[in-house]
Amino acid sequence: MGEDPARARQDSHGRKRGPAGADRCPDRRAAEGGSRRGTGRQEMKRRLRAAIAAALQSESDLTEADLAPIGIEVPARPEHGDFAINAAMVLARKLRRSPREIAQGLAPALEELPEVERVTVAGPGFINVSIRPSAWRSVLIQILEQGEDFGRSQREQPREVMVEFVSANPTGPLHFGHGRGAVVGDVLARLLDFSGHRVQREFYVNDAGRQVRNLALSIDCWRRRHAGEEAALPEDGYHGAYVEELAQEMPPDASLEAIEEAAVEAMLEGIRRDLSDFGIHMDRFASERALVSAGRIQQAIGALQERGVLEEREGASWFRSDRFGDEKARVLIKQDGSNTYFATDIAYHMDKLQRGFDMLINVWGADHHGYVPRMKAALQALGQAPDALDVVLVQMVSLVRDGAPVLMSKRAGEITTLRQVFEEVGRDAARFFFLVRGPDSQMEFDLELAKRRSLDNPVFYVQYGHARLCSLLVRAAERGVQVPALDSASSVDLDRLVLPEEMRIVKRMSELPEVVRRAADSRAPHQLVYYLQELVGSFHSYYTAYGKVDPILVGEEGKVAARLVLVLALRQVLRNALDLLGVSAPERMDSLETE
RNA sequence: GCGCGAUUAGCUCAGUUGGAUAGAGCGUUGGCCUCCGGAGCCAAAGGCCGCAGGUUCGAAUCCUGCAUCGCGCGCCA
Repeated sequence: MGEDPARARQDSHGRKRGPAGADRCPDRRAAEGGSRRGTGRQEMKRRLRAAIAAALQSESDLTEADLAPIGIEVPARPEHGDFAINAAMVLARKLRRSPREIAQGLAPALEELPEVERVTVAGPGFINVSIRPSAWRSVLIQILEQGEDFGRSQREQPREVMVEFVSANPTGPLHFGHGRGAVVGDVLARLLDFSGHRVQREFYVNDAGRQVRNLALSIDCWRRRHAGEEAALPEDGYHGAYVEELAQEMPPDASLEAIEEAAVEAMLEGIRRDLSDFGIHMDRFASERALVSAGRIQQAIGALQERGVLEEREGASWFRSDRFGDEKARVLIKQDGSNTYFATDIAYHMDKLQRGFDMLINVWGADHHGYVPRMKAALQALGQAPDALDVVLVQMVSLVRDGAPVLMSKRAGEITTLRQVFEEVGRDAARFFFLVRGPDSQMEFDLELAKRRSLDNPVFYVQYGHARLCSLLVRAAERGVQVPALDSASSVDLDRLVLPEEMRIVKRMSELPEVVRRAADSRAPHQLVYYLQELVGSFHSYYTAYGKVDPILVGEEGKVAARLVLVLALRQVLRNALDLLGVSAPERMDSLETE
């Protein structure tokens, strides 16, 4: 505890962040001057916004705040161009002029930009801007140059983010239901990192409470039975076969405390292995017991005491969380002098703050949503802004096989483990499945569906797209077609890419940085999944449409070279996006043929 | 009873933070293999965005009420 989160930083992929990544500053790139090279979508938007701002401010005294609500978006319809700007509508009231009039006035300023091809005013006052194809094509070079860093962005104000997730009781293996929170937390962490924050992932281990004591008692019970004694399992004891197995490993003279410790250690080891095999790496396992023995609970209670938000009543100590938006006050110290769970939770969150994190994200099961207000209240009482803590609630997942519910009885120890699920359907499919819905929508996980090779299970569709691209490159090599290398790609004449389908793919690819950012900011990993499906779809469509008439690898040399640059760039984008999801990007799909 | 979440095509769900004529997959119907992998593609049909008000240039999106479903409301962990 107490280490500086800024130290020993690694990105989500376990790579040390090298100077190459740090060097990539979009602003500096832009500052290099009028070069078309490296103008990505974000840079285009920045320039459009700047042009609008300059034009407006030259003729009226508008403030930054007036300009803030101006949005630059992708129009729903392609005939509306590449960007739609709502500035005229937003400012109509303020300027006391009609939107269309304002829009007409702004158009010339935008037309002056070299990358702008056409500006039209349409509808209620939208300014529609089309960008020259050559500017779009240069995105391809940018993608190849940035490689695995394409899509990464910098933040003006990066934050020290702690993503706490899974945090399952160390009293048994991970249940399949933990899988959703695990993957959502993991991908969220990757997205936050990739979009410019500094991120640590943590698993909070409840190793001090009654649950682990119960586990120890259950083990003790089995130990006695093995020794021939009559012994009854505790009321709410643990039933799984692993309990009996653990009992056999315990030395006969082990104390209850020793059993507890050994059991927790064994359980955690299993959990670590499950997570690791599911592609999830934690930076730290935070022990509740360590917090307790370090006196952190008292410290937290003391801190609240100092702030005057505690109250003694009925022999207990209450935190007046109701003063900070919670429904009612909550007990921290019970009549019998012991702490409630809430007290240790406060201590843990305070510890996170003390370690320098300024953005706390917790991924919780939706059944814990009732705890959100009190936890936020505690942080506010400690002087934090209300949004210092963000709880992402993941809804329940029900396990289904061919549409029929898979029955489980926790009592009888019949739980389906996370491991069973990902071993049956595969890690890629399991992860993708958990990610394909928004966290707050309930979902069914159909085991048969997840294994099926159909579009119900879009991971295959996406991976196939990647494999297809790889296959194209292999085919090109076989035919002796020159595949452009990184340094020669910039000398390829990209103006040979003229098909609308090609431009569509290029524009989609350019969106990755924004998609990543938005998915991170709105805590919605599924947005990246949808993006991927659309991007891959646009490629499959292109591939099929021209496969007969004008195949990618066939034809005049310059055209083929330009298309291969497109192929290389798309492969890179797919890889980066899949990597963010923790899903593999296979070069061939032959595993399916062996089934 | 109170709180949180949900309600969008037959089904499962998106909807770029308030934008233009509402989107995808599955399913249904009808097409496309002389082709770099058809594990693919194209097209059609399918909508009172739960209901009723309100806010404004503009609402599936924001506010209020109602309905239905799910989940929470212990000095449990």
